[in-house]
Amino acid sequence: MGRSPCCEKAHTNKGAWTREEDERLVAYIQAHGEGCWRSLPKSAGLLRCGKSCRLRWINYLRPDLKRGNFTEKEDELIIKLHSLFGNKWSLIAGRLPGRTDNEIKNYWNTRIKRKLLSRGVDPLTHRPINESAIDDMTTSLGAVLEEEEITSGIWV
DNA sequence: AACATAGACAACCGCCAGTCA
DNA sequence: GTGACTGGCGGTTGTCTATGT
Repeated sequence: MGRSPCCEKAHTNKGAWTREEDERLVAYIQAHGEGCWRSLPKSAGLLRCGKSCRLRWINYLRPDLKRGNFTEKEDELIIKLHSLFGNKWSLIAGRLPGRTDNEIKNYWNTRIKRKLLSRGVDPLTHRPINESAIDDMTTSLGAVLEEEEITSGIWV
């Protein structure tokens, strides 16, 4: 027998949250605090699964969230922390007050990755692209060329 | 004006670790 | 010691908006 699902999917809403749902969730947490997420939806009168409520609260409704654009300073900090921790978004978020792991993850994937690439830096390894790329390319190209030479017998 | 494409971000899914009976 | 349950995390997807053609 497998694990029971975290909620009754048939009786829960999915997709974007409505203003009314937000208000209910905020009101409930303000009155009772962050308690048991599993029972929260029922107690708060929400047709959502506990996980969904937790995510909505943490990523969007928490009063201490900063929201808005990341500053240049935050950018650099994220890059530095990523080079130390890798994709440990919660660790990185812990060092950026008012920012959530989800927000940082999205920001990384949509903007910082591109920013680093345009600087010629590999966002995974934080090494200059040429260095790591050339290593990879020479190995794979070598293999391809070798094979081509063997199969065609011609090298221009 | 209409459509296509890219970018941004909210939300979901599945897995894992910790806790407790 | 073991299995069920829960919270938390990272990866991925879906949807909305902006921009280009």
